[in-house]
Amino acid sequence: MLELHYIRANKERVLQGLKTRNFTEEELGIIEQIIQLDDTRKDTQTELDSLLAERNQLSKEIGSLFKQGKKEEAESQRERVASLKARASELEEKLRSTQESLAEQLYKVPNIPHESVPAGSTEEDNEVFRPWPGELPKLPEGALPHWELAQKYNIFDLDLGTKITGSGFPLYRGKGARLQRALIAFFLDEAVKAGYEEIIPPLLVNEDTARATGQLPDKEGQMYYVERDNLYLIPTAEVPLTNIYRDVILDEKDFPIKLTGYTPCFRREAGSYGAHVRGLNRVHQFDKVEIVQFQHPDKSYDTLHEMLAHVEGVLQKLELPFRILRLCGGDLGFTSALTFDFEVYSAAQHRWLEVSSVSNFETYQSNRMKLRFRDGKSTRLAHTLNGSALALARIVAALLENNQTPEGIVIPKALQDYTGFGLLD
RNA sequence: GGUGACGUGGGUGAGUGGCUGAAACCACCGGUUUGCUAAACCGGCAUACUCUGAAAGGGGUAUCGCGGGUUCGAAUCCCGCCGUCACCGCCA
Repeated sequence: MLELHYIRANKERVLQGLKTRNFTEEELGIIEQIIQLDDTRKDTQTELDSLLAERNQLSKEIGSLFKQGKKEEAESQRERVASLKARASELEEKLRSTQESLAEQLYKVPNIPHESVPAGSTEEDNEVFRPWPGELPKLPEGALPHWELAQKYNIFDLDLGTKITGSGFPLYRGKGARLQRALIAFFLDEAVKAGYEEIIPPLLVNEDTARATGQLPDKEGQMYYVERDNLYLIPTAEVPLTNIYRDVILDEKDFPIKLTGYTPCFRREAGSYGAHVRGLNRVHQFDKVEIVQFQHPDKSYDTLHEMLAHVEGVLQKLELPFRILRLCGGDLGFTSALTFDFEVYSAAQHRWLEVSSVSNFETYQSNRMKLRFRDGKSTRLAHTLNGSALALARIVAALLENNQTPEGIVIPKALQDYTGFGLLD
């Protein structure tokens, strides 16, 4: 969430940012509300603190009066304390409820978009930050979409997944399974080569963790939830990886911290059905290698571009046509300040498929997480960033479609060491 | 799942009702000394909120796993929860 002192000191900038996110005049009122609640909070706290200070002082006096045997004086002081206490508990209650509504309001305010974020309301308005420089691949007549290639080569099976679990849970088999494993290993190796530490995190997380990265309270419906144990299945490795540093105070010299992790990702995707979600285009479970960085605020945008370059490099090695979008205010994630999406071209579907999303959250997550670093005598919030490098299911879809030949599916050179075969047939 | 013990600052660990935001030691930082390193000595060393101040700083409140209770006063007593460890049971 946004820092209160930031909102107070940069009200105009905050309002401007929310406008980029298409907040209406009425919705913008939340900022004034928050400031007023914070005023109340401060006043209440100040009053309560001085009351408690008085009580502590009296208590000390009572102690020494008892020691001196001045019982009567002590008794009268005790009565004074009793009246203080009544007022104090009123104030405590007021403070508690004020803080509660303050937090509730703050949770409703998304991150302030970076100044480069274009205006716009839908994905149509996203800016093509880097178009694909070459020609888009053209497949001969009769080229198959990936779900038909899957049947032809028996590499994954959605019906079996449906039988075992439900729709949207693909089952990979044979060379298809091997291709998954190859891609995961390839992506992890690339990240490790780029200096990221490999992590295997838990796949279920608790409430505190889900709240810290911003999945709760607003994206509750996106996650699978294990009620009995009050745990959530992760929608992305970002959640456990980022939370490693929850409630941590770093040294400036610790930056940058670079983590990578492969995990399956679970998403309910409630309400999205139709032609565009066929095959592997949108599934409830998919594999992904994530990269995460923690960085000094002054350097986080350099880091964002470094991460972009990493993802670019990986896609180039896979020899897939891709473009980079800068998300507009309306499409930008709730917690992000700036996001670039990578899309690969799926030649049989004639569509761009999103395969990576690289974002700078600035202090939005770290404020929820209390992730700080020492800056001289005081502490400051660190910046958090993450990106997919990469999400498997759609990469597989594009790979299958774009590389189909009459003989089989050609595996890009960079992957062949991992698959152990050059042609999937 | 059962039973028992325990949960104090970066670490070890003292502290069973007021003088304890918390001894001591280690680590760390600054300084003195030093041919270099080491040692020795001196000093510093939690976080959040808040008031005050131009600032440096100063004052206050809260925090000894978390939440509640008793009390004029709680790290210390009571209750609940969570976690750790040990043993038993079960088990990849």
